[in-house]
Amino acid sequence: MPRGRARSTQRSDSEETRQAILKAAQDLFMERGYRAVTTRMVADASGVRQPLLYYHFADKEALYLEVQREQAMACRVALERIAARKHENIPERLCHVMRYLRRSHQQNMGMLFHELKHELTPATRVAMSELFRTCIVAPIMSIFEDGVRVGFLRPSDEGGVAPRLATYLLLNAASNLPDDGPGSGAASVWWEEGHDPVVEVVNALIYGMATRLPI
Amino acid sequence: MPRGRARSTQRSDSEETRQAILKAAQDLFMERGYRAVTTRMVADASGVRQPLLYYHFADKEALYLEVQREQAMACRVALERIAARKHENIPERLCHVMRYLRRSHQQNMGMLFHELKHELTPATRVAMSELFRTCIVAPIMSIFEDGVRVGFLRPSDEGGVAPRLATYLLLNAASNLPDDGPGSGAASVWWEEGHDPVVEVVNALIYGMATRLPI
DNA sequence: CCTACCGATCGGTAGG
DNA sequence: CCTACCGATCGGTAGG
Repeated sequence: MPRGRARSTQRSDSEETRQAILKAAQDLFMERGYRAVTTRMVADASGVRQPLLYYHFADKEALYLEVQREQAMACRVALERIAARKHENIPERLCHVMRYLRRSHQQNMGMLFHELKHELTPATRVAMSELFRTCIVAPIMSIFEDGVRVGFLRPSDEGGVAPRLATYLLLNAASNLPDDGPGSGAASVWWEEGHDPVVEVVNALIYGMATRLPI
Repeated sequence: MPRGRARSTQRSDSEETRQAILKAAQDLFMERGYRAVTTRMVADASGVRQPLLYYHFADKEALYLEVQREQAMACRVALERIAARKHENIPERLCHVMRYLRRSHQQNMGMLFHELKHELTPATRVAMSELFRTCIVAPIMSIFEDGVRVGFLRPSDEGGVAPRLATYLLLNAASNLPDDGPGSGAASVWWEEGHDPVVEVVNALIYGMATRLPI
């Protein structure tokens, strides 16, 4: 067998294993958080022995950062696509954003900020902050900026809400939504059966609660 | 020395130690989360040896629950007092709530929900959910209900926001506010120097972002 | 309220 | 990509 072919096959197997590890790590880290996930849990979930993780990644934190990076890149594509759908109005686009975040980026904002502050080294912190800004914050913020531009949202210097603050509110509100899917009519502390939390949250953020506008 | 006096002194010392442990545990658990705090960290911070924790509390989780219970009780007193200040309007009362939460209950909602879901046994989960509902959610919700009653907020059956959802949004928005106090002009991803995040968040939630009200 | 210590598990490495 | 294993640290206990 020619050397090139053997190498190629080997590289492909190795790459598949790497992807399996990343996929398992993503599910676990997003669901349980950095600290609660052990390297052995990742190994078991991806069908390899634990020391093999250290062949593909320098350490646990490097694996975590790579998971965040892959997820952020996918997030950026999806959110920028939603933001560009100018034929849909602002509430519709925001509902799409929230539904996407609920489906895929099931990470809790509070957990994310906590890990940035306490669990990660400065280098990882910087890298993740940058990913977060460009892949998640920026696309969502552009929707709010667009809303101001078309006159649907009040400008921040006329009693409106700064797009950055609006993004903060939306991301926090999206963080603890009940799980999606049929049969998950989880009537919890917050949510009534039969209501769509996504629509309710978006309407609340856009139209507020007061009977009249300020001034 | 009479037996009663000796006993009393001993009980007092023991009670002081117990309180010192609780105080240290509260600071640590609120700042770092249940999992990231070790029993040795609590012991060091309260000036006792680690095994002594197990004389005053059954285990780490019992200590955590007691911290939550004490904090929730104080929270209930403070929030009910704020809710009862009918001479102040709704936005003023909500600002007081957020400032109180930022000062004392510096716990992140996302972290709290995560711990309820993943780190605690069912019994502790039930107890904490009950505390959370009665001591934090209920008082805040009553302010929103009051706002509807006096005609300042739209009723939920007339395009308004249900008080429960409003409470959810406020608590999530309050969770990741920058630290308080002078000199902490932390210009972060979200907050500009010189702006008061509390006032901005409350105004955003009450008046929304749109140029006109729905329908 | 202490010293001494337990078994379990962690992230990571040696050596092949 | 594996087996074997390391030092550190965890929550908790024994025994006084």
